[in-house]
Amino acid sequence: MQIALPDFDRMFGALADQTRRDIVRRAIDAEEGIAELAGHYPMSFAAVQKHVAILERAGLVTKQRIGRRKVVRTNLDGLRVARRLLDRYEELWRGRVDRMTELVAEGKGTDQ
Amino acid sequence: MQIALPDFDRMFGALADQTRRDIVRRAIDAEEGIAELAGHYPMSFAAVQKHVAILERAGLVTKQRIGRRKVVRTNLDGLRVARRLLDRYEELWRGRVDRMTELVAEGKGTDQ
DNA sequence: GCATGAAACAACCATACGGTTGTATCACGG
DNA sequence: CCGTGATACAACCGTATGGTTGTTTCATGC
Repeated sequence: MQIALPDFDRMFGALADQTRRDIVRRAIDAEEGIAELAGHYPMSFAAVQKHVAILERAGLVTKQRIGRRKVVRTNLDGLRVARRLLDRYEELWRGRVDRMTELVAEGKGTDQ
Repeated sequence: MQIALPDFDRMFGALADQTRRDIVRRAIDAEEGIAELAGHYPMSFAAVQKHVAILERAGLVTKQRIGRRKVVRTNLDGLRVARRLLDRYEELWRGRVDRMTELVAEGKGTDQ
Protein backbone atom coordinates (compact mmCIF):
# COMPACT_ATOMS: atom_id res chain seq x y z
CA MET A 1 0.00 0.00 0.00
CA GLN A 2 1.17 3.50 -0.77
CA ILE A 3 -0.04 6.80 0.60
CA ALA A 4 -2.76 8.48 -1.44
CA LEU A 5 -1.63 11.45 -3.49
CA PRO A 6 -3.67 14.59 -2.90
CA ASP A 7 -6.92 14.83 -4.82
CA PHE A 8 -7.38 18.57 -5.14
CA ASP A 9 -10.70 18.16 -6.94
CA ARG A 10 -12.10 16.36 -3.89
CA MET A 11 -10.38 18.69 -1.40
CA PHE A 12 -11.55 21.97 -2.85
CA GLY A 13 -14.90 20.44 -3.78
CA ALA A 14 -15.37 19.44 -0.15
CA LEU A 15 -14.53 22.97 0.98
CA ALA A 16 -16.98 24.50 -1.50
CA ASP A 17 -19.93 24.07 0.85
CA GLN A 18 -20.78 26.21 3.87
CA THR A 19 -22.07 23.28 5.94
CA ARG A 20 -18.93 21.25 5.30
CA ARG A 21 -16.64 24.17 6.13
CA ASP A 22 -18.56 24.60 9.37
CA ILE A 23 -18.12 20.90 10.15
CA VAL A 24 -14.38 21.28 9.55
CA ARG A 25 -14.34 24.19 11.98
CA ARG A 26 -16.30 22.36 14.66
CA ALA A 27 -14.32 19.16 14.20
CA ILE A 28 -11.12 20.97 15.14
CA ASP A 29 -12.14 20.38 18.75
CA ALA A 30 -12.91 16.71 17.98
CA GLU A 31 -15.70 16.53 20.53
CA GLU A 32 -18.84 15.71 18.57
CA GLY A 33 -20.18 12.60 16.92
CA ILE A 34 -22.17 12.78 13.70
CA ALA A 35 -25.54 12.90 15.42
CA GLU A 36 -24.33 15.78 17.59
CA LEU A 37 -22.98 17.64 14.56
CA ALA A 38 -26.28 17.10 12.77
CA GLY A 39 -28.01 18.99 15.59
CA HIS A 40 -26.42 22.22 14.38
CA TYR A 41 -27.85 22.15 10.87
CA PRO A 42 -31.32 22.38 9.34
CA MET A 43 -31.07 19.05 7.56
CA SER A 44 -31.36 15.35 8.27
CA PHE A 45 -28.84 13.16 10.05
CA ALA A 46 -28.25 11.30 6.77
CA ALA A 47 -27.42 14.52 4.93
CA VAL A 48 -24.81 15.48 7.55
CA GLN A 49 -23.46 11.95 7.44
CA LYS A 50 -22.95 12.35 3.68
CA HIS A 51 -21.15 15.66 4.20
CA VAL A 52 -18.82 14.02 6.70
CA ALA A 53 -18.19 11.16 4.26
CA ILE A 54 -17.26 13.69 1.55
CA LEU A 55 -14.86 15.45 3.93
CA GLU A 56 -13.39 12.09 4.90
CA ARG A 57 -12.79 11.02 1.28
CA ALA A 58 -11.16 14.40 0.70
CA GLY A 59 -8.77 13.71 3.58
CA LEU A 60 -9.99 16.70 5.57
CA VAL A 61 -11.43 14.82 8.56
CA THR A 62 -11.14 11.42 10.20
CA LYS A 63 -13.56 9.46 12.36
CA GLN A 64 -12.62 7.83 15.63
CA ARG A 65 -14.85 5.45 17.55
CA ILE A 66 -15.41 6.60 21.13
CA GLY A 67 -18.02 4.62 23.04
CA ARG A 68 -20.94 4.16 20.68
CA ARG A 69 -20.27 7.42 18.87
CA LYS A 70 -17.84 8.15 16.06
CA VAL A 71 -16.14 11.42 16.83
CA VAL A 72 -15.21 13.57 13.83
CA ARG A 73 -11.78 15.17 13.91
CA THR A 74 -10.31 17.68 11.47
CA ASN A 75 -7.17 16.46 9.71
CA LEU A 76 -4.67 19.31 9.87
CA ASP A 77 -2.41 17.70 7.26
CA GLY A 78 -5.26 17.65 4.77
CA LEU A 79 -5.86 21.36 5.28
CA ARG A 80 -2.16 22.01 4.83
CA VAL A 81 -2.07 20.16 1.53
CA ALA A 82 -4.76 22.48 0.18
CA ARG A 83 -3.08 25.54 1.64
CA ARG A 84 0.25 24.65 0.08
CA LEU A 85 -1.24 24.66 -3.40
CA LEU A 86 -2.45 28.22 -2.87
CA ASP A 87 0.97 29.12 -1.48
CA ARG A 88 2.50 27.66 -4.62
CA TYR A 89 0.42 29.97 -6.81
CA GLU A 90 1.56 32.93 -4.76
CA GLU A 91 5.17 31.82 -5.18
CA LEU A 92 4.70 31.60 -8.93
CA TRP A 93 3.23 35.08 -8.84
CA ARG A 94 6.23 36.38 -6.94
CA GLY A 95 8.53 34.67 -9.41
CA ARG A 96 6.77 36.42 -12.26
CA VAL A 97 7.03 39.82 -10.59
CA ASP A 98 10.71 39.22 -9.89
CA ARG A 99 11.30 38.32 -13.52
CA MET A 100 9.55 41.52 -14.62
CA THR A 101 11.52 43.62 -12.20
CA GLU A 102 14.68 42.01 -13.52
CA LEU A 103 13.74 42.91 -17.10
CA VAL A 104 13.02 46.49 -16.14
CA ALA A 105 16.33 46.70 -14.26
CA GLU A 106 18.21 45.32 -17.26
CA GLY A 107 16.48 47.88 -19.48
CA LYS A 108 17.53 50.70 -17.18
CA GLY A 109 21.07 49.38 -17.00
CA THR A 110 21.59 49.28 -20.74
CA ASP A 111 19.93 52.65 -21.21
CA GLN A 112 22.25 54.52 -18.94
CA MET B 1 -21.53 50.42 -4.07
CA GLN B 2 -19.75 48.24 -1.57
CA ILE B 3 -17.05 45.68 -2.12
CA ALA B 4 -18.27 42.13 -2.52
CA LEU B 5 -17.71 39.91 0.49
CA PRO B 6 -15.87 36.69 -0.26
CA ASP B 7 -18.02 33.86 -1.55
CA PHE B 8 -16.12 30.82 -0.36
CA ASP B 9 -18.57 28.44 -2.02
CA ARG B 10 -17.74 29.97 -5.40
CA MET B 11 -14.02 30.27 -4.64
CA PHE B 12 -13.42 26.72 -3.55
CA GLY B 13 -15.92 25.44 -6.09
CA ALA B 14 -13.92 27.18 -8.81
CA LEU B 15 -10.70 25.59 -7.54
CA ALA B 16 -12.27 22.12 -7.46
CA ASP B 17 -11.52 21.48 -11.12
CA GLN B 18 -8.17 20.54 -12.65
CA THR B 19 -8.73 22.58 -15.80
CA ARG B 20 -9.63 25.70 -13.84
CA ARG B 21 -6.64 25.31 -11.51
CA ASP B 22 -4.44 25.03 -14.58
CA ILE B 23 -5.96 28.18 -16.02
CA VAL B 24 -5.22 29.97 -12.74
CA ARG B 25 -1.62 28.81 -12.97
CA ARG B 26 -1.20 29.88 -16.60
CA ALA B 27 -2.99 33.19 -16.02
CA ILE B 28 -0.37 34.19 -13.46
CA ASP B 29 1.73 35.28 -16.43
CA ALA B 30 -1.26 37.14 -17.93
CA GLU B 31 -0.15 36.48 -21.48
CA GLU B 32 -2.93 34.45 -23.06
CA GLY B 33 -6.42 35.25 -24.32
CA ILE B 34 -9.24 32.75 -23.96
CA ALA B 35 -8.73 31.24 -27.40
CA GLU B 36 -5.05 30.71 -26.63
CA LEU B 37 -5.85 29.12 -23.27
CA ALA B 38 -8.38 26.86 -24.98
CA GLY B 39 -5.59 25.48 -27.14
CA HIS B 40 -4.12 23.73 -24.11
CA TYR B 41 -7.19 21.65 -23.27
CA PRO B 42 -9.10 18.85 -24.96
CA MET B 43 -12.38 20.74 -25.02
CA SER B 44 -14.14 23.45 -26.97
CA PHE B 45 -13.48 27.17 -26.84
CA ALA B 46 -16.92 27.66 -25.27
CA ALA B 47 -16.15 25.22 -22.46
CA VAL B 48 -12.94 27.05 -21.59
CA GLN B 49 -14.81 30.33 -21.81
CA LYS B 50 -17.25 29.00 -19.22
CA HIS B 51 -14.40 27.94 -16.94
CA VAL B 52 -12.90 31.42 -17.15
CA ALA B 53 -16.31 32.93 -16.37
CA ILE B 54 -16.59 30.73 -13.27
CA LEU B 55 -13.10 31.79 -12.14
CA GLU B 56 -14.03 35.41 -12.78
CA ARG B 57 -17.24 35.21 -10.73
CA ALA B 58 -15.22 33.60 -7.95
CA GLY B 59 -12.86 36.58 -7.98
CA LEU B 60 -9.86 34.44 -8.92
CA VAL B 61 -9.11 35.98 -12.32
CA THR B 62 -9.84 39.16 -14.25
CA LYS B 63 -10.02 39.86 -17.98
CA GLN B 64 -8.31 42.73 -19.70
CA ARG B 65 -8.86 43.71 -23.31
CA ILE B 66 -5.62 43.85 -25.29
CA GLY B 67 -6.05 44.29 -29.04
CA ARG B 68 -8.83 41.97 -30.07
CA ARG B 69 -8.07 39.46 -27.34
CA LYS B 70 -9.12 39.46 -23.71
CA VAL B 71 -6.13 38.49 -21.66
CA VAL B 72 -6.86 36.47 -18.53
CA ARG B 73 -4.96 37.46 -15.40
CA THR B 74 -4.91 35.70 -12.04
CA ASN B 75 -6.16 37.83 -9.15
CA LEU B 76 -3.67 37.38 -6.33
CA ASP B 77 -6.02 38.95 -3.77
CA GLY B 78 -8.65 36.33 -4.55
CA LEU B 79 -6.18 33.53 -3.93
CA ARG B 80 -5.17 35.15 -0.68
CA VAL B 81 -8.75 35.32 0.55
CA ALA B 82 -9.07 31.56 0.09
CA ARG B 83 -5.69 30.92 1.68
CA ARG B 84 -6.53 33.02 4.70
CA LEU B 85 -9.52 30.85 5.49
CA LEU B 86 -7.29 27.78 5.60
CA ASP B 87 -4.81 29.73 7.73
CA ARG B 88 -7.67 30.55 10.07
CA TYR B 89 -8.46 26.86 10.56
CA GLU B 90 -4.82 26.20 11.39
CA GLU B 91 -4.90 29.03 13.92
CA LEU B 92 -7.97 27.53 15.55
CA TRP B 93 -6.16 24.20 15.67
CA ARG B 94 -3.17 25.82 17.32
CA GLY B 95 -5.47 27.51 19.82
CA ARG B 96 -7.00 24.16 20.69
CA VAL B 97 -3.62 22.53 21.19
CA ASP B 98 -2.51 25.45 23.35
CA ARG B 99 -5.63 25.11 25.49
CA MET B 100 -4.97 21.40 25.93
CA THR B 101 -1.35 22.00 26.84
CA GLU B 102 -2.52 24.57 29.36
CA LEU B 103 -4.88 22.08 30.96
CA VAL B 104 -2.15 19.46 31.19
CA ALA B 105 0.22 22.03 32.73
CA GLU B 106 -2.40 23.04 35.28
CA GLY B 107 -2.96 19.40 36.12
CA LYS B 108 0.74 18.87 36.69
CA GLY B 109 0.93 21.99 38.81
CA THR B 110 -1.86 21.02 41.18
CA ASP B 111 -0.59 17.46 41.41
CA GLN B 112 2.78 18.40 42.72
C1' DG C 1 -16.50 50.40 -43.90
C1' DC C 2 -16.46 45.81 -43.90
C1' DA C 3 -14.44 41.08 -43.44
C1' DT C 4 -12.94 38.52 -39.89
C1' DG C 5 -10.83 37.02 -35.46
C1' DA C 6 -12.22 36.72 -30.72
C1' DA C 7 -15.46 36.60 -27.24
C1' DA C 8 -20.23 36.10 -25.57
C1' DC C 9 -24.59 34.02 -25.30
C1' DA C 10 -28.33 30.40 -25.73
C1' DA C 11 -30.19 25.90 -25.94
C1' DC C 12 -29.52 21.45 -25.06
C1' DC C 13 -27.79 16.86 -22.95
C1' DA C 14 -25.73 13.61 -19.56
C1' DT C 15 -24.09 13.08 -15.20
C1' DA C 16 -22.94 14.66 -10.42
C1' DC C 17 -24.59 16.76 -6.25
C1' DG C 18 -27.41 17.85 -2.13
C1' DG C 19 -31.18 16.65 -0.08
C1' DT C 20 -34.98 13.24 1.36
C1' DT C 21 -36.94 8.67 3.51
C1' DG C 22 -36.44 3.98 4.66
C1' DT C 23 -33.87 -0.09 5.96
C1' DA C 24 -29.77 -2.53 7.74
C1' DT C 25 -25.62 -2.97 10.52
C1' DC C 26 -22.93 -2.37 14.52
C1' DA C 27 -21.46 -2.28 19.35
C1' DC C 28 -22.36 -0.93 23.98
C1' DG C 29 -25.04 -1.26 28.37
C1' DG C 30 -28.24 -3.40 31.30
C1' DC D 1 -28.13 -11.81 24.93
C1' DC D 2 -30.90 -8.62 23.35
C1' DG D 3 -32.69 -3.76 23.16
C1' DT D 4 -31.35 0.38 21.52
C1' DG D 5 -28.51 4.40 20.37
C1' DA D 6 -25.48 5.63 16.69
C1' DT D 7 -23.97 4.98 12.26
C1' DA D 8 -24.13 3.19 7.55
C1' DC D 9 -26.21 2.26 3.22
C1' DA D 10 -29.66 2.37 -0.79
C1' DA D 11 -33.04 4.33 -3.68
C1' DC D 12 -34.98 8.18 -5.21
C1' DC D 13 -35.78 13.27 -6.71
C1' DG D 14 -34.85 18.05 -8.29
C1' DT D 15 -31.34 21.05 -9.59
C1' DA D 16 -26.56 22.39 -10.68
C1' DT D 17 -22.51 21.38 -13.38
C1' DG D 18 -19.52 20.44 -17.38
C1' DG D 19 -19.64 19.61 -21.74
C1' DT D 20 -21.54 20.19 -26.72
C1' DT D 21 -23.10 23.01 -31.07
C1' DG D 22 -24.95 27.07 -33.16
C1' DT D 23 -25.81 32.00 -33.37
C1' DT D 24 -24.78 36.80 -32.16
C1' DT D 25 -22.04 40.68 -30.76
C1' DC D 26 -17.80 43.30 -30.68
C1' DA D 27 -13.79 45.62 -32.24
C1' DT D 28 -9.75 45.71 -34.93
C1' DG D 29 -6.93 45.80 -39.00
C1' DC D 30 -6.79 46.22 -43.90
